[in-house]
Amino acid sequence: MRYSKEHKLETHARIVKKASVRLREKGAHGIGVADLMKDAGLTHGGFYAHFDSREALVIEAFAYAMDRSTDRWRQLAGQAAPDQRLSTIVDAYLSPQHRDNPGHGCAVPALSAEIARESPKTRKAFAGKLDQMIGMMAEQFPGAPGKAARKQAMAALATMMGTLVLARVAGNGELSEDLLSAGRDAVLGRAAAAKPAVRKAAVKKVAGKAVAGAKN
Amino acid sequence: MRYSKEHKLETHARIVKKASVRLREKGAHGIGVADLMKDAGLTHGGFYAHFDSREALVIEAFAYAMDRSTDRWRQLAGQAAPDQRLSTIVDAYLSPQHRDNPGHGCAVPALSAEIARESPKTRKAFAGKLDQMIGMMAEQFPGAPGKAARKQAMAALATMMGTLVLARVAGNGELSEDLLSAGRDAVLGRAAAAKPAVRKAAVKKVAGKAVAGAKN
DNA sequence: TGTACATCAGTGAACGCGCGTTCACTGATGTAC
DNA sequence: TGTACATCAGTGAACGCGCGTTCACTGATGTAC
Repeated sequence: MRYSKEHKLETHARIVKKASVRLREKGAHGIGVADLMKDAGLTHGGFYAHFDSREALVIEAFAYAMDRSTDRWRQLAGQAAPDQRLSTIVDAYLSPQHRDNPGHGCAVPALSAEIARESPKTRKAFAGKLDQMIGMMAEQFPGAPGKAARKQAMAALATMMGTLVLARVAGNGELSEDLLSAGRDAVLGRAAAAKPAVRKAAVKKVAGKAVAGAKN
Repeated sequence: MRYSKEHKLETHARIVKKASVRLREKGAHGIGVADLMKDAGLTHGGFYAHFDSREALVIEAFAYAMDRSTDRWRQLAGQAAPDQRLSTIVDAYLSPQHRDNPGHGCAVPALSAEIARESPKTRKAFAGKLDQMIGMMAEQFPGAPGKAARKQAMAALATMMGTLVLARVAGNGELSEDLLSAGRDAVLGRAAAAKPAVRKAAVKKVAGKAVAGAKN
């Protein structure tokens, strides 16, 4: 079967998209080439017509997931009032929905510890996307963009992704909920026990829209 | 060869100790049974006289690493003046030495993302140790110990481990240093540009003592 | 326009390899007599 | 005390399995004439 010119590009994109979900769910080494191809409705033999190696797909899938996440949060923030932008992102990020859907969530908590052990080539690709995500977060802080805003963004992202990883380890009990809540309070600069009732309502509304419904 | 009663326990402990280093370096799936046994000066055939399965060793090695880390930081804090305890821990944790020595460092940034995908049994073992580490961190915050201190400790730990993971991805360039610095400032509640010269000196002194010289 | 050929995305069997696990065996030393 | 036996931590070959990768092949469709 010979296909139109766009066909191969579409297939390639479909493999990357499906793989980005499964790799976030199972880890960078947690799923094989045959299963990834099956996810895209193909057999494993055709894999090397699209990618030089398994690692090349991991890099593409990771970059795809990072771009989609960065875009999504930038868009989410753009829809909110200026003084609500940061909290909108943080509440969606540190929601039970995001915790329980790693496959459609941020690639940073899912994959960065593994990426840190990969080849320099893979690490550099990741670091570039991470840099972009830091830039997006820096835009959400009030005041002039600059080194100070970038540093605030770095710390916020570290707290958010770290909290999500720990919350995933803890499962879905009280410890996990406390971790999410502590992370939200820390990033948004609130005292630990501030306005608990109001917070919960806001989290539910934003998180459902931002994470559970999204498909990366 | 038949050995004394303590001999098997000593061998078992040696395997766990060596494995805890290698697993933090290479990831929970990054090194095989044969290499782990070789590290302990043995051949792979004897492995199952000590452990029911590879997963059982991973759990033991993880628990060992967590206990050692918690002990070490509690001790490090105990040697500092009360108002310096938190910063002593944070500066050691977010140092280039700790970033560049995952094998002898904290197990949380090295392994928790992978543990989050393991069996409930493994996850619960990890969560229990994480809870202890949170308790240790909570002791370092001024004021009465309680839910508020625990939440502060959770956020601090999330920021610290998240920052370390991102700094490891970034390598050892400017982005990596900025991440570490941003993490320190965030956990210690400093403005982004506070007293840079004094900070750097303090970091070097504490970090060398705390991390580079330690052998877990 | 009709026909023969070329293309190439995708198929599925096969490869070599490393892994976790099993097992028959070894041999130094504790123990029973 | 001396000797024969029992023990069992550790050895190393072997197992089955799944993985990443390769390769000869297929067959629908674009293209040249």
